[in-house]
Amino acid sequence: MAVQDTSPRNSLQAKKQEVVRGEIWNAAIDLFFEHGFDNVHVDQIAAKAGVSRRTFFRYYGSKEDVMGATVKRYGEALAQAIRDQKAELSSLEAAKAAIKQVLAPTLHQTERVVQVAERSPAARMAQFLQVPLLEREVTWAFANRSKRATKESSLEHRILASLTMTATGMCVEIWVRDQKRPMPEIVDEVFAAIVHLFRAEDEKAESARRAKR
Amino acid sequence: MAVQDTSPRNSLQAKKQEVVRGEIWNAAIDLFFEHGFDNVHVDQIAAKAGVSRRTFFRYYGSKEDVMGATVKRYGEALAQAIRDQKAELSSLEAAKAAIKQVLAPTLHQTERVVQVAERSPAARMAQFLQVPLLEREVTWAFANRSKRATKESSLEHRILASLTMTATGMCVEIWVRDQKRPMPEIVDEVFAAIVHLFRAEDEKAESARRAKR
DNA sequence: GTTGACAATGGCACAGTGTGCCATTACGCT
DNA sequence: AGCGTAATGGCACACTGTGCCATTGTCAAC
Repeated sequence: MAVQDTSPRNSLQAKKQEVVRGEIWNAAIDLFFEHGFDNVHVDQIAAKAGVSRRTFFRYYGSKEDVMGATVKRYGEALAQAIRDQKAELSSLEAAKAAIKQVLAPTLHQTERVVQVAERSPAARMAQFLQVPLLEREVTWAFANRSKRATKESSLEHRILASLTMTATGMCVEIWVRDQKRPMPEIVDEVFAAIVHLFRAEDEKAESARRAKR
Repeated sequence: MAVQDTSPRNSLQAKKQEVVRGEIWNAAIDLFFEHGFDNVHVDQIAAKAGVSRRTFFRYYGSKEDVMGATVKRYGEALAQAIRDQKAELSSLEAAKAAIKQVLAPTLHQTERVVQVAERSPAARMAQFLQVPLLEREVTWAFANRSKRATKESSLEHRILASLTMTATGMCVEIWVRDQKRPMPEIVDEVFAAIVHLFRAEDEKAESARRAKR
């Protein structure tokens, strides 16, 4: 008979684990959304998810971790999207395109999470805590792309990753502020600001170089 | 008689508070340095500082806060330094100059703190937690400068602030990695990468514009 | 110098967190 | 059916962060 799974005995159990993880996540977000992030305790989440307090801690290190999970997933999707962009695009253009592809669906699927973060500084911090991890992944994605295109230094990949994360944050913020606007428009606005900044600084450097000559 | 202080009765008490705050800070950093951030408990810090546990929490919200205080001070100094740069400099040049002025002294004065952060992820996170606050201050500093010079959007100020923070982080990292190199050299290298990235992206955008025409 | 506010401190007490440990259960496999 | 491993639940415990109140210290006016 054909053995279709990756690991012989683990895949089933792994799937079940993911189910439990999802169950806990749903319970947590529901409670956060209803009572506010700060007013929810781990015990309540565990109870709602139908597991013991102890088991909760086997899946998430804390309720902060549950918030972070969303950001983590976004980061992974974003890194993949960056890798998938056409090689002709510059790194920044790739970042812009990737954000356009990934951010809107993510925000739509996790609208409750966004609202939770909006209302609680602690929740925002929990999300923010994921950024360094996420930045590493994105840095790596840029490095992969760059292997087969323009040659950029490792420093530049990190700067690009940081810019990408900042841009994401700004897009989310604008999206939350004026709800109606379509995401692609917001992304364009943010990246227009980046490019404008680039141009201005570059011209300044150019004229300085001319003056020195 | 001349009254030299700001507030009539508060200034003395305020100074005493700062003394206690400093005492606690020193005790904490000493312990972190000796036993590692993760192995130090609030009780030990309080004992070493000669105050009660309860009083510790009146000055710092947690031991993480103690780590964050260093970053907070750096951020304030940096924001001020940015404001103080000559108006002729572009925002990015101002950032570069400000980092050159502020970072080296700060790192030198807080070398033990840097080593603590180096050895403990939790300690690094505690520092990282301050970044959003700090970024706001730097954003504001750029906005102040820009009032009397080039006109940049609020979005651009935030991007600049983010770049400045990232640059700082990268400089510290490089400084820790190869100890010998002088800080100005490191700063130059990091900002060279930024400018190089700007040029590359700008040229790309330029050629795209030409192609469309 | 005494007294009277008022801020700072210390010492509980308590709810909540995160983890090690072990008994129990559930499940996959032969 | 039965064996073995992994997941779970239920303590127990050390630590955190905060409200509360009694005590101490400090400054100012009398």
